[in-house]
Amino acid sequence: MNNMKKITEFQKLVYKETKKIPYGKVSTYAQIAKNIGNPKASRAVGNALNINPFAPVVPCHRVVRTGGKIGGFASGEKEKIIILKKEGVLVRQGKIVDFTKVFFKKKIK
DNA sequence: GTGTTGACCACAG
DNA sequence: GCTGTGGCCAACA
Repeated sequence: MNNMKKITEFQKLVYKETKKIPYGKVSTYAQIAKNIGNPKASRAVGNALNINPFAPVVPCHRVVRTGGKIGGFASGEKEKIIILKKEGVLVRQGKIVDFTKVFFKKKIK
C-alpha cells in the first residue's frame, strides 16, 4: 500500500476522464481537457498521459488527437494502432477509420 | 522567477 | 495536404 503516486490533481482528473472511455471507443486530448475544465490544456493532458503511472489501468491508447490522428504513444504509434485494432478501432494511415463513430463524446453540461 | 519542452489545437498561407 | 506561427497549460532545469 502506501500508494505514493506523486501526481497532481490535474493528472488525477486526466486519468479519471481517460478511464471513463469504454472499450472500443476513443477520445481526444482536447475533449478530455474540456472535461476537466481546462479546454486549452490539451497539451498538459498529453503530458499527463505520457507519464501515465496507472498504465495499463488507464487506457491511454484510447486517446488520440483531434481529427482522428493517432498522435503519440510511449511505445510508439505502431503499438497504439495495434492495440486500438484489437479493441475494434481500425486505423488507416495513422488516422482512425470512422473516427466520429468510435469517438466517445462525453456529455458536456 | 524565467525559459524550455511536450503524446496539442487553431488559424493563416 | 503541409508548413509556419501563435496560443494555452503543466512540469522541469
